[in-house]
Amino acid sequence: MNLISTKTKDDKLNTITEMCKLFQVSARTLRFYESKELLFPIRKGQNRLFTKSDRGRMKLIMQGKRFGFSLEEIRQLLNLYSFGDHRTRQIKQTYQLGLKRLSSMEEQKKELGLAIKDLRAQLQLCKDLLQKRGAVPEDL
Amino acid sequence: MNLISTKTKDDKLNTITEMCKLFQVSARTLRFYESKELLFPIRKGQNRLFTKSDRGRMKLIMQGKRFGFSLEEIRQLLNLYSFGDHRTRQIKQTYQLGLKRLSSMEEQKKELGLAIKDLRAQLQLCKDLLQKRGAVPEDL
DNA sequence: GTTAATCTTGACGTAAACGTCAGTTTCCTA
DNA sequence: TAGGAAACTGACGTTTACGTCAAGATTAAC
Repeated sequence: MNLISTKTKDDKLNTITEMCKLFQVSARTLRFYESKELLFPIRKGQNRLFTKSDRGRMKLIMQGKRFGFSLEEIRQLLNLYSFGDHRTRQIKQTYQLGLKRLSSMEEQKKELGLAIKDLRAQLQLCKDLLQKRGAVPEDL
Repeated sequence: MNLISTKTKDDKLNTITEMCKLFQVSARTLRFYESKELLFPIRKGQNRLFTKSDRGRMKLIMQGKRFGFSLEEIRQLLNLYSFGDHRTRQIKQTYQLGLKRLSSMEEQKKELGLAIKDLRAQLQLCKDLLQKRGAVPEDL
């Protein structure tokens, strides 16, 4: 991966259908996210063109959704990843929000670990029962 | 904690308002969960009484929600925690579902770890910027 | 014996996150 | 130049997960 190919990749502008394939979402979803100010595609005529920034944001959006955050919660955090152009006071707020989100995610990770442990134990009980009932190994 | 107190605690039946306080949810939510077959309170007259099983289920429900699962996804998994009374075939299915859910949760935990790492880095950048702009330590 | 608290069952309302459809534009190509 | 293909803008529909009354039943207390 050289500088040129990296640069072209960064400069790449995606049409809406390209974005759909890239992130496995519908065009409606992308337009919806734009209307909610999570994405800011530029316009060529009336058509949307998605930039590197939009791709980065989409990655974070999908991630946030996976972890159970609402689009509004995600939107607020997105500012954290493009804070250069904001006023200091706004950045401070975003920073504070980021700290809270961080500890929330760390807590969630801990709980997730415990839940995984519980689930494993429960699956073992279930497995034992199935074996007592004479299940064949292929079932497990 | 002796046997007697443990037994009384297990046998304890909760009214709906007690359950509300216990899990910080509304009565509507509990009735809704019952209608969706996530809870099975017994009846005294027309009133609901929630058993130990319901309390256990509620804990799992809250957990599942926290991790971004839908109520329907949660409902299917709940069978895993009270499989004694089902037919073997049903248990096998639930077991398989549990395995999938387990790997999904493990994947989520891994992603969460990465996302936390990213967020930390981003917060550090943000902090640096704020310091360059002359923020006082109390802000951070 | 009435009032107040707690519970019940409908039934309709709502916010979030899109899906779906209808009609229009714009650009490319055969 | 006629016709796709891909995009657009409304606008209404849908699912999930409850909230919010309204009206009646039951029980406890005064």
